Amino acid sequence: MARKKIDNDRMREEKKNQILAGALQLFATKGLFATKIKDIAETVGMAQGLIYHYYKSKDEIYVELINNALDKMNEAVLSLKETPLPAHIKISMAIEELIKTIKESEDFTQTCRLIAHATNSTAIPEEAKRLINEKRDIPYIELAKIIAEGQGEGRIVAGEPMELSVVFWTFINGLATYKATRQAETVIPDAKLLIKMFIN
Amino acid sequence: MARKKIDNDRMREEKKNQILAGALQLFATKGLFATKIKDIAETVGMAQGLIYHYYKSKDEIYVELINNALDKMNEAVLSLKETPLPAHIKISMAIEELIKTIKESEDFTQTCRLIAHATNSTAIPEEAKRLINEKRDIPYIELAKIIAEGQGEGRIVAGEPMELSVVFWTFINGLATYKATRQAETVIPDAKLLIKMFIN
DNA sequence: GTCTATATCCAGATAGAC
DNA sequence: GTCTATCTGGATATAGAC
Repeated sequence: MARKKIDNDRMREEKKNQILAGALQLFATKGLFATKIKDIAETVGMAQGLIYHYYKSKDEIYVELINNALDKMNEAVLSLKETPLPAHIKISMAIEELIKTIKESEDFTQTCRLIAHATNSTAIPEEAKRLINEKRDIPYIELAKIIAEGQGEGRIVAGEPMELSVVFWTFINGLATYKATRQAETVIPDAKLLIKMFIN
Repeated sequence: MARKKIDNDRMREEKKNQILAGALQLFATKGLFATKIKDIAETVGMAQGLIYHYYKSKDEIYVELINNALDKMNEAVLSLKETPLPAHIKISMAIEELIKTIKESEDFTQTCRLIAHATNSTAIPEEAKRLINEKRDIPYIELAKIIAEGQGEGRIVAGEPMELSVVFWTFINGLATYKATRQAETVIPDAKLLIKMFIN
């Protein structure tokens, strides 16, 4: 009896994850409004009405995805913060990692694209706006701290840490968008070009 | 009689421009699908049905705006190309100008935002897709030429010109998006931080 | 849990009076 | 040229059978 209930719960989670995966795909490429519940249902391979057995509304799916995406981004920065390495090494490692990930990971560019859609549009659910306002500055702030630390050690170029952090993240965002919206033949710049902008 | 016809044409153009201006505002902030014809009509201050006296459809308005926006971006680059200055000066001037414009011009950030929405979404009219594919690479290509020229003169840093061009434009796009989607308190980096990335 | 059918609403576009 | 009224289609969400 208890066994069965746990299995059911797991099945339900499984299904919900399938819905999320399909919805992420569509929201990332088409945006919230152009994506129809019918599209999501087709992608996942279930009847349109059945989606509502798992989620109350399209907005609810969207908000959950936005929340996951923001958390995913922030986890990366916060784990970088914890890594026991000199600040300037953290920065150059981060640049290399991010450029590599943009080049190779479909999933990462999709996540970036979802966030880009969301931050770029004022027509998103209030709850999504709240989450964005709450979470999107974390990478900027955390990186600025690392930059300041590296400057103290004389290994990172001079300049307002926050301005440098903005340069860093706007470039990464721009590059992820650039990559996400072109089929192939994309020129991804070498990490070294960026690194020398930050490291002395 | 002829006089009157010309006046009418001018009035019509005037009205169409009002519609375009209102629509740009809305498309840039909300995107194509979240913007309703009713919203545009309200913004411009006319009845919903009257829009169709000037444009056949919402898509037609959108496509015209996308076309204008792309042309505006490209004109800037092409005029930079014509300017009789050494390549490395062109680059540093362009960086200063663009950062200044992002900081100050509401209109420019709106244009960037419209293009960002359009390039980021696959759910746009076919004609808009065509225009984007046709026109969006021009800045990348033209700047790469200038960079190559400056490298020949030994005044611009080493590296694949196209990679450097991608660094340049993805950063500018990223910064414009960053600025457009925050109300105030935005930290806009100093142009010098960027310039030294390109100039020897 | 899954489907089909449907209530309801909303938005794009048109028609027609003034 | 401008408005109000309306046609029409499509999309969200619900109801109800299996």
